[in-house]
Amino acid sequence: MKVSTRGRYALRTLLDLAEHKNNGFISLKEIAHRQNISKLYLEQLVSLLSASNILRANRGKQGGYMLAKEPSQCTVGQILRLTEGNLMPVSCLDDEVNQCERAEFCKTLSLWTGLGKVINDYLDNVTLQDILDQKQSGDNYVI
Amino acid sequence: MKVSTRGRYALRTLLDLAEHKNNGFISLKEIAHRQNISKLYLEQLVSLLSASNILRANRGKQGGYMLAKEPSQCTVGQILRLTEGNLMPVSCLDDEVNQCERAEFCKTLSLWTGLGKVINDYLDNVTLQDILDQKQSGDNYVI
DNA sequence: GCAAAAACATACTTATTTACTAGGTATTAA
DNA sequence: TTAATACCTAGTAAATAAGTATGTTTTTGC
Repeated sequence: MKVSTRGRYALRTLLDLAEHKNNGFISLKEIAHRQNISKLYLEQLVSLLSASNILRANRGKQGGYMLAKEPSQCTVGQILRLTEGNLMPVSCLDDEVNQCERAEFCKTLSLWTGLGKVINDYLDNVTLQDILDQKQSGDNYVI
Repeated sequence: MKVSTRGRYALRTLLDLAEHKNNGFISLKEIAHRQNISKLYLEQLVSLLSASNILRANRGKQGGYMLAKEPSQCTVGQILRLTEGNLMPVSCLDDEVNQCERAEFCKTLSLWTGLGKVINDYLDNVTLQDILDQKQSGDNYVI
């Protein structure tokens, strides 16, 4: 039940971009240095994020990345689902492929469904801006 | 962010004991057969649970296990913490040993703290009895 | 008292995942 | 045209997950 470095580093990377959103394109080299993360590893994580429209990239010299949306429009839930995959606590709830044959009579399934809901609800209600501000946000809270 | 078989199997085992709590000591052989789980593997999981006072064991012929408390007094949070370890989503929050040097200025730490609280709160408010009944329980719910 | 059945214990194993590293190609600005 | 960047694919070492294997100890029924 741990978030891997994929999710944690991706979040810190996007948070870094949010903090420097007025500085144009930011290179991974700069982020890697600032966040003390391997640049080569970061490249892979960023490619997971590029699947969605959360990032804008510019190749070539002076290139880099910037957020494609306002930090207040980027939720942690969205970021973690891209890097960690489905945030459901058991794979039975990921998709139909992973459904086990016990599903129809499994007494624990509703527990896991409820836990997944609680996790997704919390993470979908925290944005990058909330984290930068460390302020309240709807029903949920940071700090 | 998945619960491993340790936590899932342990929960199903204790649920099985709760369902048969009037049948005296239940052997792992019986549970393993009913739940379709390796008995040898179950033995290891049960030894994790025996650390706490959630189980009563009897060795020897006709031996087995029974719950040491009422199903309504066994929370899923307690069970999962014994088998999955700390339910905090990042190891920085497990204990002092795992604190990283970024802790004092890390902007994401409060997010993870909040997520950990939401997870623990949910799981500490569902008991084995709730799952057997598939009913509401305080603020949280099953189904 | 002895055999069977159970818990309890320790070591081993196999597959998967994690967290990278290595080495390259394509693109763009100065 | 060169340097700096994004982008791509494959490899790798360590850790973890999910079990097996092989015992020892304890208890009950005959």
